[in-house]
Amino acid sequence: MNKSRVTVVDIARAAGVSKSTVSLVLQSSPLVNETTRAKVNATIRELGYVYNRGAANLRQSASSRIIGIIVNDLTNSFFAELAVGMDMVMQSAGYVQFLSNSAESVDRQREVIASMREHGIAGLIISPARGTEASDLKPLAASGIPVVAVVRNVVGAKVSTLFSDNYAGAKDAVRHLIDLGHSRIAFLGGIANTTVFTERVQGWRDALAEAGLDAPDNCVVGSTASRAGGVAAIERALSLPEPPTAALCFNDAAAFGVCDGLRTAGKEPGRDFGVVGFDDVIEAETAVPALTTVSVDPQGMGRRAAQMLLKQVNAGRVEPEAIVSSVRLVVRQSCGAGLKDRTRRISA
Amino acid sequence: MNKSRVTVVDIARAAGVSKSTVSLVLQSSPLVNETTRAKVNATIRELGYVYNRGAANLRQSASSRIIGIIVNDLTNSFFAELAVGMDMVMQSAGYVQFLSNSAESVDRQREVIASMREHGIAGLIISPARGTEASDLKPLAASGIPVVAVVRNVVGAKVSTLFSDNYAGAKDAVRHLIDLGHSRIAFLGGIANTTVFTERVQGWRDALAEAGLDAPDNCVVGSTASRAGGVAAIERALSLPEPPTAALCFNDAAAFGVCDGLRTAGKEPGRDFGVVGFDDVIEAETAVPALTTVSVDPQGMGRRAAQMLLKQVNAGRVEPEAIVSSVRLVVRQSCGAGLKDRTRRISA
DNA sequence: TGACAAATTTGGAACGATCCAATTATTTGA
DNA sequence: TCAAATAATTGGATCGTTCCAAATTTGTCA
Repeated sequence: MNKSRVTVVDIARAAGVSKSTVSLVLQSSPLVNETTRAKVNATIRELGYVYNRGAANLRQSASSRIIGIIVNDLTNSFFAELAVGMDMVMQSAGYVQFLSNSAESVDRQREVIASMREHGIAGLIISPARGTEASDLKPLAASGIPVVAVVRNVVGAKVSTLFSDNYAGAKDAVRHLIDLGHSRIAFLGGIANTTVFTERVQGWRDALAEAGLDAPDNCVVGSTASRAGGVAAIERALSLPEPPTAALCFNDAAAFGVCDGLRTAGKEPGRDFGVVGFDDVIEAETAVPALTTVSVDPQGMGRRAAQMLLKQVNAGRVEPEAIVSSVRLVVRQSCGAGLKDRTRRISA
Repeated sequence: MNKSRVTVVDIARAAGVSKSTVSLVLQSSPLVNETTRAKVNATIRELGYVYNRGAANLRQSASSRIIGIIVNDLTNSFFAELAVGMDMVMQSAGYVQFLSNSAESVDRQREVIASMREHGIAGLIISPARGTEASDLKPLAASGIPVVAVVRNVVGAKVSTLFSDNYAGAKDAVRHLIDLGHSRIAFLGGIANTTVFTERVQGWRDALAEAGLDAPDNCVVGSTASRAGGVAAIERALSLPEPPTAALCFNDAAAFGVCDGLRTAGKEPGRDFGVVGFDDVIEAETAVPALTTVSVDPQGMGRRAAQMLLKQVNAGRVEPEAIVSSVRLVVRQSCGAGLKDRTRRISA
């Protein structure tokens, strides 16, 4: 119906006050008389006025109440949960987010960053695509826009970071498998040459070393960090001359794949082979067998990242801080623990 | 460093032209001389100018190149995929999207819509939270902002829609189970009283009726549309006096839960019980057993919805159109088909 | 009642880009 | 060489809000 939008001036005219007064009402300033406020508010409702934030943000002082979120793979439930956590915080803080999926493409990521910048984001949270360079984030930092990198590292970038404690988590998980009596423990799935992978493998290696056990290189089987990758990895692992009896998997998706692969090979995960995942995605709890995994609480991490960014946006100054989010092992069934009632056949 | 942003005027001064010329260069107008264009572009790069879309959108003619996407549950991979499909199209069309998760809360959804409106979205794609009313979308339509509702219906809302053919998909799936020799087929999972649920149950019912089979009410076991819901539903179904031998599940998540529940009950999905899902999420293919499911291609649907919206945004006029996206049954292993040729060594 | 303080209200100039109408520079043709 | 046509450039008003300084109204107290 109305092609031309209703503005403060329209409200002012209709309510018989000046546009300045309307503006004051909009920001619920204590300066305006209650009677006037009521009258203006009534008119606003009556005319169906919609506040135009774009116009308001034009004045240079204002910061925009829009933040950007870029995630490398939204189809992965870990990152979806992460995004949902951020969304929650942003929403209750009265912010809206541009949320985009880079799909691991640095080019798309660059485009999205540029676009978000043109739209005036007040800050950015990014789970960087593989291959992201410091120069991709440089211009943001240079113009004083706070950036928080989550999950993955960007070498050389002077931005705030929030990572999970991959090393400690992996170490705990492997220690637990050792306590259960395993001595040949593999590391399955995940793409080598990523920081996260390296950190987790290092935890795996150190836990084995501290227990005086071997950590042969052929027991680290990389692949994609997905269900399909897990299937491929366990296949390779089972064909080794001395196959492992348990594995720490790169993430939960891979762990589910490992379980699938075990079943295809006639082995029951938990009973015949200990499987531990990483991340604790929602399905880990309800899967059969329930997945023992290192809980990273992606939603919580998302919330924390969002809070971190908002703090910086509000403070105005950008002082990069680095937070390592602690993780904890959640023991369920896939590792074989608590199987005392069932026949245990782990000791070969 | 630079606290004050670089504007067209700064560029103009530095390049020795007028701001109007700079503006023309920005829109790559053919009016400007090549030499001038090169000079201006150089200055733009040199000063690190960032285009301010907010300012440009102020002129009443312009439409904003921002669109809103609201999804009811981003942690569900179906909707995550849907969002990713939309993201792809929007990105290549040069749009950015506000992407928010309503988490099935109409209140949050209302807030988000209001906020997006204030930020000047050119259009909205929404997968509505349960309980969304036409009045929630009314103001958008009234101000000429095109809206596309996907997946779920909003009764009485005069907006464009894109749904999958739930009825035909369910019917095909049940027919397939009947062809495999099943006669007691349940419908498991999903929340009753939703359009999607009703349509799928109707397909189930009609397929049974056409085959002259019974469709008893106690064979429809509602629950949440999640993995946990599937577990609960199959438990209930198996405790019926005459338990079913196969089931069409509300969606893939529920189907996975049903598989889990079957295993806990000592039955192997596919071999001992036919399971068919709905949606065809990514994991359906790699799960063990691979899930037979009605393929909805969420990413494709997302892309289609985005194209639909963009068409309307560009056209300027809003003429609601309704599209029903066809689906197809993807036969894999969980239904028990093709078990004759393949010697299954699952039997322990 | 008048002087002064406090409470409200209000023009008008920003903010950064666009776009129209008008101006200036360059070609073209006879 | 000059008018007419074409190409290129430009000032200024405008979009919808905020914010300052100034103006107006209301209230208080001697």
